[in-house]
Formats: sequence, C-alpha cells, structure tokens
Amino acid sequence: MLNIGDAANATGLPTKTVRYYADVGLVVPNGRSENGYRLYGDVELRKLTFVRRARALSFSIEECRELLSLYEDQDRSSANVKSLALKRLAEIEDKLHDLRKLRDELAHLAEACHGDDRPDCPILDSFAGSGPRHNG
Amino acid sequence: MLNIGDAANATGLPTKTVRYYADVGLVVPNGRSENGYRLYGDVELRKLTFVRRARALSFSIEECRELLSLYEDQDRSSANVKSLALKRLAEIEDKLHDLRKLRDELAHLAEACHGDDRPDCPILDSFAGSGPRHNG
DNA sequence: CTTGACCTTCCAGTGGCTGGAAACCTTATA
DNA sequence: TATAAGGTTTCCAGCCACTGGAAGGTCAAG
Repeated sequence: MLNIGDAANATGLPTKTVRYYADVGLVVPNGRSENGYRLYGDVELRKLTFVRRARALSFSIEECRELLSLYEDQDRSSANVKSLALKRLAEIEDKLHDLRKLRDELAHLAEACHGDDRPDCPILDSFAGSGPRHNG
Repeated sequence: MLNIGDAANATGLPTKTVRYYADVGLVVPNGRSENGYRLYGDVELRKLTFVRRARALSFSIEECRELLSLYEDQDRSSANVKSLALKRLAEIEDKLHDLRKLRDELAHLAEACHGDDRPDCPILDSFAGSGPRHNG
C-alpha cells in the first residue's frame, strides 16, 4: 500500500492529479492510514495507469469513468468499448481536419509575408480583408 | 452605429462573446447610447471580425491583443507578425503530430476489437497492459 | 397595458487540473 | 529536545474563453 506520492510516481501522474481523481470519485484510494493518508494498492495503481493512458488518448474524465466501469465489469461486451472508441475516433478525425486546414492557412500566410521592416503584411490583411462589408 | 446584437450578427460572433471582448478590453465599443447600450461602428466591426478570424486560427486572446495592436500600428514591421505566426505554426504542427499519433493508436485498437458480446477487448487490455509493474 | 425582444449588470459554472495557504505527520540530525 | 526538511491533509482560488441565468431597464407593436 503506497502513499499518494509513491502512487503518483508509480503511475506517472502528478500527485495533485491523483488527489483530484480521488475527489471526483474516478479512482478512490483503497483506504486511509491511521494518520489519514490515502493508501493505494495494486488495483488502484492499475486503474490510475489505465486512466492516464485513456486521458492521453483524450478520453474525457466521464468517458474514463465509463471505460473503467466496463473494465471492471467481467460481463461487459466489447461492443460498448468499441462504440465509445469509434465515437472518439470520429471526433479526433474532425479535429485533425480542422487543424490541418488551420495549419495550411497559417503556413500560406506566413509564406506570403516577407517578414521585414515593411509595414504591409498579408497576415493582417487577411484577417482584416473582406470583413463586415466595409469596402466591398 | 450598431447595438451589440447587430454587431454580433454582422461579425458572426455570439452576443455574449462580443460583450466579453469589451469586458476584457480586447474590442471596446465606440461609446454608449443614452440608455447605456454599447455602440459599435465600422472600426469596431472590423476589429471584431479580425479577432474572430484570428481566434478561429487558434490565436489566444492575448495574441489577438498583440495582433490587433500591430494591426493598428501604422509603423509596425511585418516581421513581428510573421514571427508570431510562425510560433503558432510550430505549435500547431506539434499538436497535429500528437493528434495523428493518437488517431492511429485508437484506430488500431478499434480495428483489433471485434466489437461483439465477448468480454475480451483489446482496447481495455491496452489501457491496462504493461502497467505499473504488476505482471511484467 | 401587455407582450416580447432587446439591452444592462453581476454571479456562477464549465474541464481538468494547478498553485498556494495553514496545519499535521514522520524522519533525520544536532 | 529542538528543528528542519519532506511528506501529507483540507480548502480555496485561479486558469482559459466563454456560457448560462437571474433581475432589471428600455423600446416598439398591438
């Protein structure tokens, strides 16, 4: 049974985050020591690592909660997990698409900008241009 | 001179957001009407549109403030703007990279998951696997 | 006169932490 | 025994960029 700091080290999470997960009931400690310290056992360490990984894949806390309960449920069907993963996948694809567009626009602008002492700048022009009907 | 709602419509921003931008001093109204309503003129509309575009390219509020002041400064050099844009570009490339990795991982997992009633699920396994030293 | 659509201010909440204060516990050292 | 350093506890505030809602003022139409 580890104190919170050791549990944090063992799972690669910040101590504050482990405490936060306990507060929101995502991964609650196994119990408390006599002096009130949170105690984490193997099961909790595994859950914390599980959550760290799922968070790194940008699952929300609520989704992590859902995944954890599926993870704990011996009778779960993998269809639930898959549909959750596919939903996240679609969102990530969208985000990826937006980000690529953004990157291309910005790259195009930066390329067009000579970046010297002259005041004219295509970047600012593009932000300002074809605005709320101010000159065509 | 438009009221806040009309200004919001003209620039494609939510009314609340326009008010927020006024509160934080990003785009302050031209003045107030007798009854205390915020009033927006052409200049402010152009600034709001400018900000909307820059925000859509994921510039932060502070960066927008900086861009706006460059935009307003007749003596600015385009190098300032370009360096800001390039900095953002690098961040976006990083984010893109991470997101692609994330997508590939998740796609791989979803593909490996048969998604039926059987309880064994590669997605959960991968979250749980090679954890905090619990079985190798 | 009422209805409805505006507008105002202010306060609270979002997500997922993160920082800090004040106090307690443990261990090591002088 | 004092004390200092490091852990831990609780609670409260702040981050970002809004967003929602309450309570009230204003204005035009019917």
